[in-house]
Amino acid sequence: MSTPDDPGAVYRRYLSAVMLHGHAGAKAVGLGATDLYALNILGLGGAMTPGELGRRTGLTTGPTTRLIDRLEQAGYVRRAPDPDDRRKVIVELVAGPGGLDEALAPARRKIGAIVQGYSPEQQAVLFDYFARAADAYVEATAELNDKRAD
Amino acid sequence: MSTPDDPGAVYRRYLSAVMLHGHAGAKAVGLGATDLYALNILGLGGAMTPGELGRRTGLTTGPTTRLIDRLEQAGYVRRAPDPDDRRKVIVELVAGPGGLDEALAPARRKIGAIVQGYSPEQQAVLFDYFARAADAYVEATAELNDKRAD
DNA sequence: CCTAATCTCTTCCTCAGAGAAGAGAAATCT
DNA sequence: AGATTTCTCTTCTCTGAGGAAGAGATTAGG
Repeated sequence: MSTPDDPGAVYRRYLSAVMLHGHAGAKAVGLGATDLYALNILGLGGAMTPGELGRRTGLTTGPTTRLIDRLEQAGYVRRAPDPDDRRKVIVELVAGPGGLDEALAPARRKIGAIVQGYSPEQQAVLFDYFARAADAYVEATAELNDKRAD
Repeated sequence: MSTPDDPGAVYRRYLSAVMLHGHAGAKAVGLGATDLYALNILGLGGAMTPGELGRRTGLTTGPTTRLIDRLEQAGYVRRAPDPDDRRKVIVELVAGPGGLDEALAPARRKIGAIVQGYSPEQQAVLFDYFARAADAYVEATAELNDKRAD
């Protein structure tokens, strides 16, 4: 096992495959791109108000309401009242048997099997990388959004 | 360094961050979801005819033509004649200074720095994983599309 | 208190993107 | 050579997502 001649190409291929799979999964269960985007935001940022979700998706309030309507009707999300401020609503992911999770399950199994093929030390490296890389992407995404906000 | 208590959570967070970043990058340069989808297909599958691209994106011929028009006008792609069959056109990625690559560059730099922080042996593990995982995702995506084709 | 600010949701309008059907060009088959 | 098939592209239509503006409800401030 050695580092490849063109590490960038390997990584780009990997990234394309990840995104392609996500899109294909969303498409397979009839989820739009923005819907998937919002689900990722909620998965990463936790429950939040529609206003916050709208800000992060870059949508105005009207489309945000309908986005939440769609997700709620499809069973991915639910609206809970904010106990402190009765104007507000809290949108939270619902764990249920969402179609998307099911669609992505085969890939998760494959990835799990690949990871299991490594030694414990090697697995530790992978998970360390996952954690660090996630932070880096979150940061880079925030910078992209900041630039857009100007 | 050790494997985390909930590896699945770490990995899900990582996946969400990756997809979120891709979406945000596309949005930042005014690229639609299908356009990004198509670029990933082309990046992964290499140059192909409009018909093949349409099949893989799940679009009919009309929208496919206009999809290619958009990508071509934006400078991500170009149409080349097929030397063997003059009815056909070959759509290929264009390396140029596309806006998307530029938008995603900061993240690539961050990831590069993270990878550089590992020992050569550890880096080899990571790239081995990237290569295997990419194959797994490609396979899983193909299965998703097959299921849709029924 | 009463006004102003905040938050969500509704309504109307616009437009990008997808489907359907068919035209035109070129290859393949008999 | 003529007919059929295979491609791509064009046109028309329509669904669906997003923006703008405002209503209704609730909280915060003078």
